[in-house]
Amino acid sequence: MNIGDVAARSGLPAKTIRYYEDIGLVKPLRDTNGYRSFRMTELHKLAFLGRARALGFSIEDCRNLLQLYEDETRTSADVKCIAKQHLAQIEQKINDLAEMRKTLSQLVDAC
Amino acid sequence: MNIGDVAARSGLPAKTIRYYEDIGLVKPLRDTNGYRSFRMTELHKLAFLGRARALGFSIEDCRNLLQLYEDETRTSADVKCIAKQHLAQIEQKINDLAEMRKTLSQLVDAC
DNA sequence: CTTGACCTTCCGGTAACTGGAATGTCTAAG
DNA sequence: CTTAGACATTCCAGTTACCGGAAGGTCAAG
Repeated sequence: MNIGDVAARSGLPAKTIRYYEDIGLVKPLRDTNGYRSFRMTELHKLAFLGRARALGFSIEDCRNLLQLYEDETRTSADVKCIAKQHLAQIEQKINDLAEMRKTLSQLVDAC
Repeated sequence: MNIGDVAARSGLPAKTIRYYEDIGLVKPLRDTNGYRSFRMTELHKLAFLGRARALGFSIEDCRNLLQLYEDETRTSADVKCIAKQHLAQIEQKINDLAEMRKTLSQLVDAC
């Protein structure tokens, strides 16, 4: 897959994808012509990045989350611990969003 | 309330609060000594900004949301329409987060 | 074999902060 | 009264996470 395809499929601009390669979040192969060649795993990562960033996760959060999945030398306990922290963070965000939804619903009803 | 107090209470760094004043998101009064003087409404706005930004809402989203509340010359129908759009956006974020939670839970269980 | 839609790198700019210097103010202790 | 510290101010420079555009190479179709 070329960059245009992954851009269309992941929803991220090509510019952003190149930037994510620069900072080491994805490592696409290269064709003989120098074009980036993406596999499905990179597409998935990029789609994840797009969603996570839109939900306010920092680049470093994303890097950690991605590593949780790809790290083969993982100590199960470590992964579990880190994942749990992220889960708590996610719960917090969901609660905050539910709160915002409530407030906004009230505003809509008041109209 | 001085900037240090609102910083502590809202969770935002003083630097960020000054920046938000620069771009017109809050308009604190000034004491005779030149110090910013914040009222409760500004504290609420700032706390909201902190949460909304952490949830991935853009500055412009935030500006719109804040205006929904303070705009006295609002046409009820307009407010309702804009609020509904934001509600949809919130629902989407909640769904994405629920999806992430599910995936992460599975990872935790697999450990 | 050219045209148009891809791709590449590089360079400069922007948004949203962040850090630090230089300076002023307030409060409490000596 | 003054002095130490913990505040506050502005201003300027730097960082992160991109975005836009130029200059040029690649490829598939006509």
